[in-house]
Amino acid sequence: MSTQKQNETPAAGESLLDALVPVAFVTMAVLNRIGAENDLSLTLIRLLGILHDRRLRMVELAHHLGLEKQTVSGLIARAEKRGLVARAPNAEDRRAVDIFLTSEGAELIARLRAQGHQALAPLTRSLSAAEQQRLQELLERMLDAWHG
Amino acid sequence: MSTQKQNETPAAGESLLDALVPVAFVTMAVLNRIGAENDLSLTLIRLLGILHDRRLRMVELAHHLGLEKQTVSGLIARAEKRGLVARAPNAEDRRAVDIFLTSEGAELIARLRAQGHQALAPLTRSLSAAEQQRLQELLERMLDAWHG
DNA sequence: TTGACATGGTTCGTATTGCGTATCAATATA
DNA sequence: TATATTGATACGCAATACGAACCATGTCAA
Repeated sequence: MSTQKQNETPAAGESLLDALVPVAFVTMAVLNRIGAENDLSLTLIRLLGILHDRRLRMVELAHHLGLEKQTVSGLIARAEKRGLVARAPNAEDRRAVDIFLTSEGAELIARLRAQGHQALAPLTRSLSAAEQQRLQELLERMLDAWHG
Repeated sequence: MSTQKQNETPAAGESLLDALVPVAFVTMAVLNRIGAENDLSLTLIRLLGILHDRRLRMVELAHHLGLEKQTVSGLIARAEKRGLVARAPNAEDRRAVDIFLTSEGAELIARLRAQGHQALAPLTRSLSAAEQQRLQELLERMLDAWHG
């Protein structure tokens, strides 16, 4: 028997959780492995992914990552030292600093995406094309609800 | 052994990735927040979750977590100091040590599950009961394929 | 039986990560 | 103009994860 619960949604929500959380852990493990192969932390991968099509300031970046600004500051310092990202003074606020990918960083994230696709193929390949699409749609709906 | 976009659904797999990875990150962020509220690291949460219905030895635990045994050793040491898990000599191998949840640890993980259910409700609630079930089924299929 | 090797766990030293606190420069507000 | 507030950084600390080194126990072959 499962742990006794409140009254809300009895078993349904809970068992979805029991599928969602392990899948999330597996996904993170895969990303982590890819990161290790490229000498990148999970957070740095995520950071590069966020900057993929954006140019953000420190606090914005921190907000996206759910981290404190000092943490991001150090993260950027290390990434900058490795030539993956670059800083530029913000045009509107002279206190602020814009962060963006260098061409090297952009190439790296592209390689990572290819590797990620490869590495997660065993997961996705177990579903038919139609099922993959259905799954993608459901996940995107959840994401939209989360952010909206 | 296929390159990133050969014959098998080129864009589809990639866009599934674009949904799966963000959902994984959101899920981890939620778990991380719940962990922070209870002064638990993500890894420790996972560890407790794994021990939820099992009694494992160090190396087994390390294998489940995808970590080295020394890492788990320290992790267990800290968890033990907090009274969440306990050690016992293994009956079959005198070198080995069994790790299991204390009643306090079991209560904690139950609380965490309730909190997780609450916290992820905004995600899951965006789907109907039928859709949730469909999603769960698809995720479980992927997980089975991964482990099997 | 006795070596030699393998396995399970722990300890130690090190690097990275993320946070709280404190600080400085630039902006906003009174 | 005086006083916050905001954006970013520097510093110190605790937790995490690893490799290397180390014991104790188990296994296997000669």
